[in-house]
Amino acid sequence: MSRRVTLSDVAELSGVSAITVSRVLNQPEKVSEPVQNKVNAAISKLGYIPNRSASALASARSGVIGVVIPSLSNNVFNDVLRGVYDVTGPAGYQVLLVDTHYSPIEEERMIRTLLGQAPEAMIITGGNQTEHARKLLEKAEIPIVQIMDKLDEPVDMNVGFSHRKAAFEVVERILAAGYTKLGFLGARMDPRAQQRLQGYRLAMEQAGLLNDDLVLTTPRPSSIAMGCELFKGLVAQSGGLCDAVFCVNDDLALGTLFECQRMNISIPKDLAICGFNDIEASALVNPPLSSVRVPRHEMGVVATEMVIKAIKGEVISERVVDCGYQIKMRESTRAVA
Amino acid sequence: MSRRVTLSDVAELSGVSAITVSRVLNQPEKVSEPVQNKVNAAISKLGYIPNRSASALASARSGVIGVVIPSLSNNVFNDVLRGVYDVTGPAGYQVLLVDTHYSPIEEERMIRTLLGQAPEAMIITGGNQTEHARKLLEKAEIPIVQIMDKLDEPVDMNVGFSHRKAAFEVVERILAAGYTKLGFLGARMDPRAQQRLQGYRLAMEQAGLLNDDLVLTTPRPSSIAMGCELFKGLVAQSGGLCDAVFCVNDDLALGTLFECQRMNISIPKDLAICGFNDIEASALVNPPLSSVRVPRHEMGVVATEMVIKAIKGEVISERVVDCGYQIKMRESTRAVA
DNA sequence: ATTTGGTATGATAGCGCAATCATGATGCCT
DNA sequence: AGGCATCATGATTGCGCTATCATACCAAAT
Repeated sequence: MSRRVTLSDVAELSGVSAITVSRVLNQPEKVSEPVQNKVNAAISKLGYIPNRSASALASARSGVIGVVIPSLSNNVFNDVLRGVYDVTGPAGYQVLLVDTHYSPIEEERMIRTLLGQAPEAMIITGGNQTEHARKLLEKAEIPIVQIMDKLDEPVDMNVGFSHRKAAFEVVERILAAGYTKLGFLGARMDPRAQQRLQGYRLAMEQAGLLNDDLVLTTPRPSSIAMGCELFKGLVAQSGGLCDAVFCVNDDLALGTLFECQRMNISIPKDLAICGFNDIEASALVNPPLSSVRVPRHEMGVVATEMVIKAIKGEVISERVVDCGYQIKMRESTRAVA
Repeated sequence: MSRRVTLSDVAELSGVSAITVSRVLNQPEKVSEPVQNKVNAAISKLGYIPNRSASALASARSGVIGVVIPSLSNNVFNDVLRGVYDVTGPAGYQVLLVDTHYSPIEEERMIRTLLGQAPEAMIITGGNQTEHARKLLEKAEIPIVQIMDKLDEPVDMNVGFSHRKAAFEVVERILAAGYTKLGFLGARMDPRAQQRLQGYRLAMEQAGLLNDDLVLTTPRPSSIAMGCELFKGLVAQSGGLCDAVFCVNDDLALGTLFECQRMNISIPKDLAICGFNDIEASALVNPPLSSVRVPRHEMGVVATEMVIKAIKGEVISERVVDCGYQIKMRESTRAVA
């Protein structure tokens, strides 16, 4: 059972002090070339791999960025995460990812766990933290970006967009296309889904078209199958009175589309469909689905760049970034003739 | 700038020694109840959060499990990852996730990075490691599971299934349904995709139907849009001669389906389509797509349970688990009349 | 009364590394 | 020639925690 290779093993083999080896690894410009070569040779000969725990303890820098997302199954967060990794990797940070299952209680526990790793920064989805979790975050005194939502009172920094405004605007566009009996389908109903529902309600109310029979939501997880189910539910609940459906996300919209195909409901002639998120499939199904494109990957990138800048002590001029969205009106909500 | 709260702060406030506080956290059964209460009160009063780096250093147990996947964008790995988290969370392990972008060179670097965190175990996708990476893994002397593939010579443990066999079998089924000009579409072409192609070739050859004009692959990333593109390419390349297409994954199959809908090619009358992975959409589109269901979540769960058992020193009776697959024949490959 | 054994708590040391300060060597200026 | 940066390297210390061994105490058994 061979003991782990340490810095001083390398130091001994290369005939220098331990701290010099440390410098070769962390600040090579401070070490002369011949010494560097000796040390590097010893490192590869011994297969030395630095122990990050010890490094973190000694330097008070863990090289870890904590990321809190509500769900691993939701592909939306995947894209964000990819953006995060695209920045952390080259910058030499590790990502510690936790999944809260959409529960603020669990989120608080996860944040506590993460803080135990002494992350140098955190990226957190949304602003729905428990009071205690928020205190923990504030006390941590590290850069924190809350992403996805546009928040009124971010803990620290914020990168997101207004889901309410986006939904409001897309509903206005659908109504402007001539539809009047626009239903709403929602699942999971996390804070962002709630805000989209609010946007829908606001726009419908403003147009004098709000009708609770046209709204159907469930707290259960969202999926394409759930879209099929909810659409059937909405048909039953509204007496088949809808001429359009706004779905809280594209999964539900796809489910609705596929179900309509089976029910011989022609899109958009008999029914218009609009989703949210603009996942890849939406533009490629037949007919292409209208949706709201949101810069998921970009949010991950921007948020990560912000925290890394902040870690380095640089001044962040824009601590709140509204990264906007794009409404994609496609065939599925073509204007009524 | 308040200094971080440490164990000894808690010890001082509660009037016990530091080691006792440590015990309250790690082995509470060894501490009397009144002392536990005192200590816990002090912990919450001070908002103490243990420093995992120090703990890892002192105990030589990091509580970290390293996970290596080739791509964050591929949802297949997402499901696996969810399985991993479902086990690690309750067991109190942290996951350190890295993304190799399908590159063995990058994988080697990532493995090195991971090992620096002194993970107690590792879960790695596939068996395509560089020679050096393999050495590193062996030298690490920690439990390692390679997942997704069924490997001939795993580094340590293995949970997966034979992609070649699965593809071979599903191609046989398609041929048995009466199709003779079965094309193959592939993208990304990682080792698993290659194996599926091999399975296809084997089955086609065995049936005397192999024809290179029916095979079209690209190293570029897979996506639904790529499915559309490849299908158009295959039509051009084969002179429209296919009566069926086997796609290396469901994204390509969906792309093919959607493109066929636009080209007024009727499925399965004019063309049969079969995918691989059985993602949610496959069963819900029209017509439902045949596919091969693979236990992604289960692989994550099983692999993680195995390494955790191994960490605890339990004996793993089955070090190689073939978790199989299920062929789902649906409307898209209905037998020709 | 003494031994034994178990339980609860503490003292000490050290995990592997980097911050800090110290030292010696070198070059360059006046 | 003397003084003073500048550079390369080293010695020491401590980060916050836990392993290890030691100690104090009490109950039961002799």
